[in-house]
Amino acid sequence: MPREVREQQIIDVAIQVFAKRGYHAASVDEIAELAGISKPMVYLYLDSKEGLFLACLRREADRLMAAFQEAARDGGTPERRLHAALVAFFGFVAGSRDSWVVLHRQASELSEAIAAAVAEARRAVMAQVAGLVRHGIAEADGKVQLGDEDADFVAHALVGAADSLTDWMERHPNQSPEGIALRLMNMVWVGMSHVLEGETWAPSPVRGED
Amino acid sequence: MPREVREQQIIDVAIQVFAKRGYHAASVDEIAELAGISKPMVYLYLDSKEGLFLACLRREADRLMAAFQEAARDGGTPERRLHAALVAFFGFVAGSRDSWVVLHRQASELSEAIAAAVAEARRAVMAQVAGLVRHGIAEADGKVQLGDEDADFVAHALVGAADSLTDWMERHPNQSPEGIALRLMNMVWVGMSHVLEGETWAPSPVRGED
DNA sequence: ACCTTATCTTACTCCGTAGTAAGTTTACTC
DNA sequence: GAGTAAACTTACTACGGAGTAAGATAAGGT
Repeated sequence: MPREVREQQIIDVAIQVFAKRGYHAASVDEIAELAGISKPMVYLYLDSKEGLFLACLRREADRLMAAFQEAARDGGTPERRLHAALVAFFGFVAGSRDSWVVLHRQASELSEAIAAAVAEARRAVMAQVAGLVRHGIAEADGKVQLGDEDADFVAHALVGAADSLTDWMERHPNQSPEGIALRLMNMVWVGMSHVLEGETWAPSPVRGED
Repeated sequence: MPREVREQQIIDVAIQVFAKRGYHAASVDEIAELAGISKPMVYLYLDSKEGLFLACLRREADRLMAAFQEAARDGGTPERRLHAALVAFFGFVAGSRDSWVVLHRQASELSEAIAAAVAEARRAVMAQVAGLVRHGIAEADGKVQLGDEDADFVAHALVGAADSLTDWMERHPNQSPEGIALRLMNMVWVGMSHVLEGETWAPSPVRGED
């Protein structure tokens, strides 16, 4: 069995085990056994438990980012591309649940290097989304220019919402990624255009309009 | 030193250490030492490492929920109460960063009981928010009734957005909780009222596709 | 046939740390 | 001032699991 193939097999199994147990509770012994292999092979190919986890992380983060960026690159307005990117994201989560769990929120538990890798991946997504938001706004409303801070705020809110909606998705398996992305766009995008036109909400009781 | 006081001291220290290192990497030895006490005391009062963590979790989850619910209980329209609840939430995170880290991203790593406690707390918040959303919509627009599924969707998006915005907050320490809550309300609420009036967003067709 | 390199295994070592046994001091009661 | 209960300590044990040493097998290459 050639090394390349074995490595991918090991990573496949490791993703399942890490997703099921979490990084610390997962044991290399179990991963090796499920991969039909002995432990020293894992160490020969992936160096250490941390190296193994990083390999999982990198492979799946690349896959997600590739799907995301390919969707965002496809033609149309920035908002259309943002929508396509959301569809790609929800599609990825629906199709690779274990990968998403691994990528999801393990940063605080892990070593410096791993936490840095996770944070970097999230930062990249954030920048991508912030860019789409800024350009989308600029195109939709030529006059208003969104500051970097505002675009970043919106990006954080959007990414966080998408993230949390993966839970909702789990309880509504019949909902398509497209439908979820569409709902989210409706929640956010329609409002933003109106806010940019000056229609703001304030806690002081403003009644009678709407 | 009476037991009640010691317990709270231990929990205080434990929150810091759990926040800094994560559940597994945190050692009871370190917590005991920082609390100026020996390890068996921790076991005498809190039973086990898991018991210690659960005590931290419960104390801080109660504090957060209390602040949240008190804000949401105060008078005004549902949307006003939702806004107040968001302010309370961001205020809590700003004021008790370590507590938030502990409550925040540790669910996947932990034992059954702990994961269940975290999930339950999140579920409670979600239900609370979903209720506010549903009633807020009903009040703002008497005709449209939001289904439970939709209210839940919005609640997930809102809670996830708020969650993620705590990161943004960390990089913008001069921003007040009130300001952040206001921005988020503007992002979501204004749009929702328009969407309910039928102004939906849809991906504009691109020729040759779809 | 012999050497080398890649794949793979059994059978360990070693360490961190959760959890405990047994004992000590302080303080309060009767 | 003996009895006792709470607050507290030192000094262990136990064990899971990361990582490794040493060697087996198989497949070319010369």
